[in-house]
Amino acid sequence: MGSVALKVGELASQTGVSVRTLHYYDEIGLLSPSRRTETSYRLYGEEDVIRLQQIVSLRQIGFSLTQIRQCLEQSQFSPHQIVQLQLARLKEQMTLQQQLHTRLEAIAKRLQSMEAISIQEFIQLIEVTTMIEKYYTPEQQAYLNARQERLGADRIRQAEAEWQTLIEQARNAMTNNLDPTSEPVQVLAQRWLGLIQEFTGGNAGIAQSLQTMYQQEGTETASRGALDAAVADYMNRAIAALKSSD
Amino acid sequence: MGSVALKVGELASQTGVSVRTLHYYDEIGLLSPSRRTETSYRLYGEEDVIRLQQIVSLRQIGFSLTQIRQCLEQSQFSPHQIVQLQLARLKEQMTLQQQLHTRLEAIAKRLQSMEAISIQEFIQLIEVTTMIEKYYTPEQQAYLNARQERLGADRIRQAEAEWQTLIEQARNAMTNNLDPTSEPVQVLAQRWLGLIQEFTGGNAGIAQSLQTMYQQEGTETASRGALDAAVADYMNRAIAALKSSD
DNA sequence: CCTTGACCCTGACGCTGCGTGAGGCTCTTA
DNA sequence: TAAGAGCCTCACGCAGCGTCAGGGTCAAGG
Repeated sequence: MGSVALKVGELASQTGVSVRTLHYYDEIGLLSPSRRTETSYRLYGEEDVIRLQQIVSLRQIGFSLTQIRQCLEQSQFSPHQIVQLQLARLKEQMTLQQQLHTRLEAIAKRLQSMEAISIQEFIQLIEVTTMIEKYYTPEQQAYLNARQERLGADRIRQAEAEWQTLIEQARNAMTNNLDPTSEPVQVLAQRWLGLIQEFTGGNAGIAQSLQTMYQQEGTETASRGALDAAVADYMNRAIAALKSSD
Repeated sequence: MGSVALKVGELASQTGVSVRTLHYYDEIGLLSPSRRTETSYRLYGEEDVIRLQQIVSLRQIGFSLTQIRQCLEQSQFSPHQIVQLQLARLKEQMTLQQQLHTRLEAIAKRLQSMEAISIQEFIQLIEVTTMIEKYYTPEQQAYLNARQERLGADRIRQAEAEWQTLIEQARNAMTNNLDPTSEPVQVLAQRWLGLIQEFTGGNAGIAQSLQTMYQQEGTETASRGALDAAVADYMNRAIAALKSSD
């Protein structure tokens, strides 16, 4: 029985565990050296080494120190159950990370086609992305992505500019009390529909999701402040007139 | 300008952020309400609300509060870079989780075919699994899994028992100073080879990995205490003799 | 024998992002 | 005016160590 007796540093360098960690394990009573010198140096015997290896093993499969303690103090302990539980939690985390990943990827992709962006725009981009994630099905998202690539970044920027002028014109018409059914407003309504059409690509599902989003989030939020409820309402009336006369 | 002024609780329930979180953001100077009442109630104005939304957005893509602060204080800030960095770190984490997952799955799988296992055995199982992960290529692991299924749990248990008796017999032969080249020991050597053969399935790569493992980890560790260096050495000589006479 | 340098000891704070009281004002409503 | 709901400011807790700080201990060399 060459009962080995290692000092912390020795055990540490032998197992790759840090000295501080060994101190900590001692502190919380997870692994206390079976002996001490008179000068209170920690002395780890063979059994301690084995226990440490067990601890390391359990850590490697993601167990918390508390779980490990429970395991080693055996009490009521069902490996099968515990592993399943661990697996379940891991899967949860993984799906969360997956979500984060797709989100980040989406943002990264959109960033590429924008170069030199301000913080404001950046945050808007994030908001839009998460909003899209919330209201469009994955298939719809894929569809929109495809459309975006087909249209190209330039056309999209152009469309955004068009929206701005269009909204402004609509607001003017409204403040001037023009009748929504009057011809100039009807023309605006047509351009309005056209732009929406270009965005949805004629996909009814997407148009539906878009509407749901505007309803749920409120016009201002959904349009990121570009559009207010009054103008939206005004133009909706104009569009309704357009359709009925159609 | 209906300059809104929300109290913490109001802002909290409106945005879904907890009161404590708002307190904390104030404490670390990430989001301090622009006003206070004389009785030092926090009053959040519209700009504060906007800032909070920005913070929430950035949190949603996994930014730390420190990162968020840097973003919002804009300084030198390249969204593209930061997102890439974030993505990189996320991917790192995801691969780590992947590893953990495969490890856990492997363990779970082996657990299923064992029912009613002790903690000792459980930890051994983990050690074996991580060791396998370390020394065998993924293809070899797949191969071993397939073989295990083909052999069935019963045969494996049986083989393990055979190993135990075989090792014991070998140890006896050694302590009795039997010549490794003598017939009884040669018979043992043949059974020994046969068992190894059954494990490797005649796959040379696996035999090689197995050897590497025993060399790197040391006989005792690799065999989980079943075999000591002396017996292993003794049997290796016997096997060598077997092969040369072959 | 004394000094030096490598180890060891015991505190104790730091990190992340809040949750969760404790103890004590303030505001509103009946 | 009393009660209940909200607000305030501390301040600890968590998980798992990293990282000093201040001070003994041990073996080797001068």
